[in-house]
Amino acid sequence: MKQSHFREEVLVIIRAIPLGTTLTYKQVAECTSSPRAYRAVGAILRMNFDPAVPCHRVIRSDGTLGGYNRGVRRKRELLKRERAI
DNA sequence: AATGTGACAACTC
DNA sequence: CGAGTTGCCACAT
Repeated sequence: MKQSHFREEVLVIIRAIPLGTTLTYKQVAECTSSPRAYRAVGAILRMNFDPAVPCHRVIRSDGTLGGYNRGVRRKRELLKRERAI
């Protein structure tokens, strides 16, 4: 199904994030056509439950994890493992 | 069309 | 370090 253009961009970008790499919401938005839509990125990820999209690799600019639709617990574990590699 | 919302970011105090 | 305010964008209703 064809989602909004922005949503598609975000999903594709996040799907392209290499393992062990963490991007910030702003960085992801910068990769899209709307460099200032970092808030929309979070809003989209919140509704997106696609396991093919490693949204756990997207964190805040502060370096904090931010949030995760499956529970911050899970996100922390995943990052702790991937980043350590 | 309009309003409310938020997994954000940067600034101020 | 923390709490409060403003700006910003897309999405849901």
